[in-house]
Amino acid sequence: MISSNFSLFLQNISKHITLNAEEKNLLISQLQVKALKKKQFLLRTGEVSKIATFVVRGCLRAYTIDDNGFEHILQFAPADWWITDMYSFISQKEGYLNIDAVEESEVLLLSRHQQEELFVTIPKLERFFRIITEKSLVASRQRVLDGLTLTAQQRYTNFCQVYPTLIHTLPQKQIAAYIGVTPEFLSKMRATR
Amino acid sequence: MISSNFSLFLQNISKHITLNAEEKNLLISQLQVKALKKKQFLLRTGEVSKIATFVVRGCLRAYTIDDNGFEHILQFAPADWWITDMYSFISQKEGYLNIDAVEESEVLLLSRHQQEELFVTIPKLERFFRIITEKSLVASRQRVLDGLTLTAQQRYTNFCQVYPTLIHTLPQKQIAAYIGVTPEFLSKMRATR
DNA sequence: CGCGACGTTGATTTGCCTCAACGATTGTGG
DNA sequence: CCACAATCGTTGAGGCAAATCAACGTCGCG
Repeated sequence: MISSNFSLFLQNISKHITLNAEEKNLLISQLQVKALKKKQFLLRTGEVSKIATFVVRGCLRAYTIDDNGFEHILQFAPADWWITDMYSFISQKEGYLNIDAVEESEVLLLSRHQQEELFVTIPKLERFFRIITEKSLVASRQRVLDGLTLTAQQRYTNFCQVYPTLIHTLPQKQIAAYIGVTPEFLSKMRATR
Repeated sequence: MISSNFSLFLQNISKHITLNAEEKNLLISQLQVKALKKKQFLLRTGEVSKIATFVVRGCLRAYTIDDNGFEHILQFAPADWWITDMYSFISQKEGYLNIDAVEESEVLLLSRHQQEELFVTIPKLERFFRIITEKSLVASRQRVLDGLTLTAQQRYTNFCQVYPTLIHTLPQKQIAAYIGVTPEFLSKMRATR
């Protein structure tokens, strides 16, 4: 049930750079298409992340599990988003994150090795990844500030605005693990309007 | 009292790319040298950040002030670090951060406009900034996870390990504003062992 | 159909904040 | 260089937001 449709991917790229037909074909030839069932893993704690992932359909998540067995979610990646364990991806060392599918999904995989080769053959791609990394950094830093300045209630409201589509798809437990509260407390916040 | 010494800067660049003499000269010619007194601002909330900053000597910080007048510190930048309001820098819109000098400092400034021109004339520089942005992203995401998983005590211990030099320089108040506790509570944590 | 994961609710606890008071340190203007 | 103010760090009493623990109904899935 793979769409083998790269249009969303090429659209994503074209937000920041322009490729000709030849470059598009070369780029796509380097990608691996993969279907993921719900809860299927792309990466586990302790493994080396050899790939960056673009989500075509469905939704993935990156998270850790603490000493008490609780999950803490670093990122959700719905369709049209990129996701990776950046630490492991750039260092090619063992990472700390788990990445799995929140629901049945379809993804495109690009290995670090292929990415670096593409930076040489199509330098514009290095620009593309520079730009989306800058944007990810802005988002991540905003989340640090949100953690310092906002109450749990405000972080929840914020989440609903940033991910309006995910609210109905995700189990509440996972929203709690993202905004940094217990599932019980999130339930109580929602109850009091 | 400006050293006009670019060696630390060139050393910083050479960690990730190699430039020839001509390229080094071109790059340096685009920089502006600036001395900052303690508490002197480089950027204030509501301004557009036209520049990225490399710290040659001293230490800078990026922070916001919340509705109750409390500071929340997003980043410290001692010598050999880069600092900027990335949101404002890449969008050229009004930013939310303040950036000022924690102590008397010397910095090098690179404007977004000049940076983008350099990406064309010296493509290797785009690689350099891609790489340091990737590393900043890793650090920022780790801090998000620390906020989700660690107690205040653990975040303080962590801070002492990551910034051993800063502990003795910074007022405790600012360490508190970075790790996300009140100054009073940090004082109490330190008292109990 | 039955089991396990999920969401809810309540009682209790706790980590951290708020407010206030006080010495110590720093900085500053005369 | 001193006097004074301002800021900083400390300590204590009390309060609150959020966690913990436990019990229970519901639902989706095998």
